[in-house]
Amino acid sequence: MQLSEQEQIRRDALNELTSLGINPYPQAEYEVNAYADDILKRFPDDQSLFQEVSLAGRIMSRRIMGAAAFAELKDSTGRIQLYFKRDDICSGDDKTMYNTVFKRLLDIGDIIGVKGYVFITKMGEITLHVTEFTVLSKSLRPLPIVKEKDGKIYDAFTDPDQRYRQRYVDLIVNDQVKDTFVKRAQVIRSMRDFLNDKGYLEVETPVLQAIPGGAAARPFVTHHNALNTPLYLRIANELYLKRLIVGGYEGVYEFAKDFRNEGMDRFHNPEFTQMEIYVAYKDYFWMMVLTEKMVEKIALDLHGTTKVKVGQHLIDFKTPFKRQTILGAIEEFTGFDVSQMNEEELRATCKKLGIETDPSMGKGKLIDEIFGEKCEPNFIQPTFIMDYPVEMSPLCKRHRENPELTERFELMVNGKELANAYTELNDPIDQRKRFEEQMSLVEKGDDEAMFIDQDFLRAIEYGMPPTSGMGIGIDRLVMIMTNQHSIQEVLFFPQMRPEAKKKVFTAQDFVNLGVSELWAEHMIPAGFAAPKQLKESKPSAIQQKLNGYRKKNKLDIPAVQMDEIESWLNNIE
RNA sequence: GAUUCGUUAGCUCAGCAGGUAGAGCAUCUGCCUUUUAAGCAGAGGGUCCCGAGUUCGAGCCUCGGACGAAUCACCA
Repeated sequence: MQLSEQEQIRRDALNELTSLGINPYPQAEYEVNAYADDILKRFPDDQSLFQEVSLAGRIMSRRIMGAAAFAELKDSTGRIQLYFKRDDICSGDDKTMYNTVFKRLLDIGDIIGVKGYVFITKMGEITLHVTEFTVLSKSLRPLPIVKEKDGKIYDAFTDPDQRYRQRYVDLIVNDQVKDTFVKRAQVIRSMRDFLNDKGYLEVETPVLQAIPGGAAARPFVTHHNALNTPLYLRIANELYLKRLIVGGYEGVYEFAKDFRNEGMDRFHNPEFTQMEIYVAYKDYFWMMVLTEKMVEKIALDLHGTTKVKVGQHLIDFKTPFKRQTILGAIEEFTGFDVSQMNEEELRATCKKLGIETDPSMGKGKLIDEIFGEKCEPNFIQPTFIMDYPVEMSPLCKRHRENPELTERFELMVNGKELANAYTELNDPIDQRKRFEEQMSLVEKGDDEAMFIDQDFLRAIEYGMPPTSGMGIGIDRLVMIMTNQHSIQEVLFFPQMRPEAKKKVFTAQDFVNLGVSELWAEHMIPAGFAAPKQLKESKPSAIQQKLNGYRKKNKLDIPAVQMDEIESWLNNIE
């Protein structure tokens, strides 16, 4: 491995620590009795506090002024300034701990434990006066240096690729990032509390499924060796949760990781989290109330208010949310009444609206396209869109007043779908027919139409109580609640293309050409990055360059001879 | 998948009419006992994404490729 100069210096420091008898990676627990944010919060009111503290964290910056120094320590709660004074760190004659260990062998990024007392500097900053420090973990890689003054950030570490691939660095260096994920956990906790309070059962259902059902999406395929059969990563858990309602639970829910083998962008990651809930004896009107109450509570728990700033908008989650039918929305935003149209007329309407269609699209899909294109972005404030055409909703019960429609709603927020719910279809005969219609869509070429899950049909043939079900996208909810622009910002480790391995030549490539082990490691630093470059130079020039390098760096190895170089060149194709 | 832009030091970025690569921070050496994007003086650090071509000469031009970003298209 080739190390940069700074990495090499840190490794040298590591060795020097060891030779001073300091273990750079000690085993023992380091007892902590205070945290940065707590000190900053409480010290101003009572300066008798924190006079014997012990904290641990990472050094984020250092300002050394001879026999005294300031540094910034970041622990799990925040940052606090440290003050080091040579004669306090080293009370006796031996000043090694300060002069050598602190000043020279420690670096930004190292993790240390410190003991001391809190005071306020002339500049008015709450600071820990360190009387003793312990190396807890030496950092071998330099961190990006981000500086900040008066809220202005300099040299920010913002490259999304690096931030997502090395989320640990992102978390170390960008303080706000941690907070997003704390909020994510709060959203989930708040939702779980809400559902548990109502007595619903949190369950777990298979991620590996023989038949990927419950949604219109392309699945990931895998293979089970012992069964010698394909298995799919779940695209939804709906059909399993309904089986549990058949089994007699009143209400079941699951926070589920689902996997969809489709495009990736700022709203889509191949794996994402959904909470799905099914409750017996309820309908979609009841579910709307549950949904809005739940979302309202989450906003309140997180922000203490129902108003949440998202991008340019201030979104108010105060219940009740607005309700509108999908056909009404289409009429409002396009002027077309599509409720009586057949497939041909819909296709023509799409054309008039400038919406692309393809022959695999049925009636439902066409309506969905119009809605998605012309209406969806308009719903910034939470709005329930309801009563979708039957073709779009193969698992949903027909509307009690209009059999062309279903009792389905989606919750739209900030111009995007956030939740989706039905009065669930529990008529097994109708359900079988709808699945068969889906199969005909498959034959038309819609590769997202659903497979027929025979066992699911068998289950509901035993009788499923009238049930309402709802799924809500957790990632999207977190995006809204934390005002993040992309799903990658609310996932610790969003899916990335595998990191490209750079084709890099190493000393070994030169050894393979017959270069001696002693010389091989110097070939690249001496200016021959690839064997090819040798070939492009005259042997005499190579000799001059290498021996010049040897002299400059005072290498204790034999000078290169002409005949050696000739033989290397003969070995290069 | 399409279009546009990008890839240069550990990090953030300059670079030009094609002539041996620059800045700030970081690093190293020295000075500095309450500083704060600390300061001052000095030094080191680069396979200019990869490959081919044009050229006496390519970070820069041409072609191909990889990776990324933004926008658009599709799915939650």
